[in-house]
Amino acid sequence: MVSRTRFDDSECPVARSVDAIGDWWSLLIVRDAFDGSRRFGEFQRSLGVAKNILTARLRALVAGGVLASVPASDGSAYREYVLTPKGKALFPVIVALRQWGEQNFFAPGEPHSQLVDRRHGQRLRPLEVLSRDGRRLDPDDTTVHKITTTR
Amino acid sequence: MVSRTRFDDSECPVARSVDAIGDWWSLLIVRDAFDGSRRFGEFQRSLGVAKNILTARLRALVAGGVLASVPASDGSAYREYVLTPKGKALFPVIVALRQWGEQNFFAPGEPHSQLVDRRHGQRLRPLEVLSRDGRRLDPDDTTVHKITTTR
DNA sequence: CGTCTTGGTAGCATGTTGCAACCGTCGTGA
DNA sequence: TCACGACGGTTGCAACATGCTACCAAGACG
Repeated sequence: MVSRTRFDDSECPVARSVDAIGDWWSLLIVRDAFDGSRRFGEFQRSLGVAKNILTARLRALVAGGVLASVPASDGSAYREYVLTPKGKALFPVIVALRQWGEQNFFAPGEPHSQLVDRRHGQRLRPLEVLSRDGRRLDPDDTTVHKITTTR
Repeated sequence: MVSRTRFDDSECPVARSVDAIGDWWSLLIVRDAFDGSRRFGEFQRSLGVAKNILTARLRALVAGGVLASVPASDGSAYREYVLTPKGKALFPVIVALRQWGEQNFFAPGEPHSQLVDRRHGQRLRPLEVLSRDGRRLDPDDTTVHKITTTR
């Protein structure tokens, strides 16, 4: 079950995101979904996670609106788990984590899976945090306004 | 302790990142560090986390090279936890999670903390995943090459 | 039908988290 | 210099989550 009040500073969007995803397994499930996995068995084989845990995570992700459970596309009576628009919106999160991992946890030349542009087979640009007027921002260039009512 | 082999598909950078951060508390610690928190007590008050958990997480983050434990800047004998370059490189991850949370978990007009450009006080641009030649990419525009040795 | 695959559930051992109490050191004012 | 509170933890324990294994029902498939 997703504990909806695990973090009480929930006016922070980061905390809500974190709470919504639930745990790290869930994020890897989402990664596999971006990768094309749809069936229970695919996720299970890919992740090596226990089936009861996978059941719980999939259910939580569906309940949270990240995945949807739909009839299988191959005509069988089984179900498939596909990303909702909300789930697809996690794409930058996954890409950011992937790029951070590539830069920090692999020796030069060490093999690793790679996310590429389908059209040209080239790697992606590193994500950039930009200001409204297009300047590249470092962490020090930003600050947090604690509460606001304007969107 | 950080279990270095929690996910066995560790040729995937996402899995390594996830494993390195350890758990969600750690990510919120990093968020607070970006926000200016440095001292044990600051993190503890901000997060409301139990002190033994915070101790373990801080230690893991230091061991993982995300934070560094340095002498306090105010001249006291206490220590402070500051982001290393590797930790600062998590900035896009935090920003991505923040933007996802803002878009999906707040009603229009509902107050929430906001990350702004320090220079003009304006909100940031949404992160964009770009191809090498600058096209905006959706998840469907990308694919994963399972293994590669070229960097 | 008979058998294999799929997608689970149930029970139990173990690991992790959270809470509360305790403790040594540091800082500070009198 | 000494008392007292704040800081930064550690320890023990109860509760909960995780992971493993066994089991199982329905669907696919010959």
